[in-house]
Amino acid sequence: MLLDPLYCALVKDRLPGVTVQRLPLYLKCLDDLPAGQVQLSSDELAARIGLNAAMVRKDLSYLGSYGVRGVGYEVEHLRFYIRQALGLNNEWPIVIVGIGNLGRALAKFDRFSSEGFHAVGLFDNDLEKIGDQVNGLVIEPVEDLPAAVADRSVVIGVIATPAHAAQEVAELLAGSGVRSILNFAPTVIKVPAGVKVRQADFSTEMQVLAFYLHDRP
Amino acid sequence: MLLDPLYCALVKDRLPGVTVQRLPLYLKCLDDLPAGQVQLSSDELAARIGLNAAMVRKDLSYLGSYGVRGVGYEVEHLRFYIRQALGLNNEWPIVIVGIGNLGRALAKFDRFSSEGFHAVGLFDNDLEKIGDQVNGLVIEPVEDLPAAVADRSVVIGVIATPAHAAQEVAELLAGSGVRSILNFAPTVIKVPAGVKVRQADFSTEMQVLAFYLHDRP
DNA sequence: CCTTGTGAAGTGGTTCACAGCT
DNA sequence: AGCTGTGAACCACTTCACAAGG
Repeated sequence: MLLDPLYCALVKDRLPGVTVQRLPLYLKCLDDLPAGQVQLSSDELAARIGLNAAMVRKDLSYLGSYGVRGVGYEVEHLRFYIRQALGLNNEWPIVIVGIGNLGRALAKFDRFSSEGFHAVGLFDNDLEKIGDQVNGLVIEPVEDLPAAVADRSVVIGVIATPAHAAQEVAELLAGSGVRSILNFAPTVIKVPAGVKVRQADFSTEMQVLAFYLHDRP
Repeated sequence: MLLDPLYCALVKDRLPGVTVQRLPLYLKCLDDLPAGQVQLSSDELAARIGLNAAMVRKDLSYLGSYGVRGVGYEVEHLRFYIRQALGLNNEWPIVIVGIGNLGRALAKFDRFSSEGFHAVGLFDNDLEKIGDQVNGLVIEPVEDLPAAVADRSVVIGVIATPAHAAQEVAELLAGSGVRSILNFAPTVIKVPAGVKVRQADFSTEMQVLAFYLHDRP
């Protein structure tokens, strides 16, 4: 398997943002394939996601030319190269802040480990919760977050607090050296340049769906 | 306030998809404004979200010309027109399928009502859970879902089940007449044309973040 | 013959720059 | 003087259409 770091860097710098967002979907499709299916075509993959086959081919071609003309793509190869491009063959320590129902669901989500993500800290400011265990991790007070981020080399922080606490937590995370934040709180957070945020809240998604519902034939 | 339906339809048909995705963010920013702030400029709004001011103006101009040159936008007007465009001034009955930690968090999420979304059904296939109450709603068996969708005029279905159940639930929802699905399960679901799906799962988002983490200067 | 990989054309989104109002 | 609204230029993404290759 091709792993030359210089080559990898080149590939990564040329990946359009939209392609990066679709790679996880391709990966999920590969996971859902019937056991024993060894190859698939761009047509097949496109149909599963509801995309144009040319787009799938273009996306995959950014990773290199790993298909076989007249045949298709070899499933295991493709999985490897997509994981490679996304960085899922690495190990990413993460923390989750706010251990309500949502935080608990995230902490227990076990698909995680196979994708390189590994929760190494759960934080909350509710004294009732601190000390409780979830999925083998003890809930710690938010005050200990900065030290934990540094000690445990955390690079991704997940915010699962109520909206009013999100900005403060974001600053705490960014200030502690976290470079990526996944924000589940229904509020827009502001972070220093260099920190990547993704908004993942329920209400944003529902509102987008609502738009496509009303007054349509 | 301008409510002519013909006019509204025209506005809606001309809204680019990306603009629709940003409107909820603008709305959240308005909510976070200090109480008493009565107007704001495109610059101010852009800075909060991390966008170019010209883009904010163009987005808002699709809704009509509601700004005042030399001054800015009136906060309450803007809120009204954005809500109007998204359809949040209507009432949208929704169901949630899969009442684990995540489903429970969604069911309890109370920002909902103010945005026109109203959970009218919670479903699960676990006999242990059926009959339990969450936020005033009784958890019902999935078998009763189609009848409930019809009876209660449900238009949005939220899938919060494990991945292996998602496709089946999606088909059940679509078959019952639901036109929009928000899928939290980490799998790609296939639905008939005319049904809108948004993927909202944790692992997709984390994988995108991972991409931007590795090997960057 | 079938399916990939890819220039070229087409579409859609963003940014610029400035005219138009207040 | 200041900020919106918007054509025009620019850039990014998607789709087409076909050459290349097993």
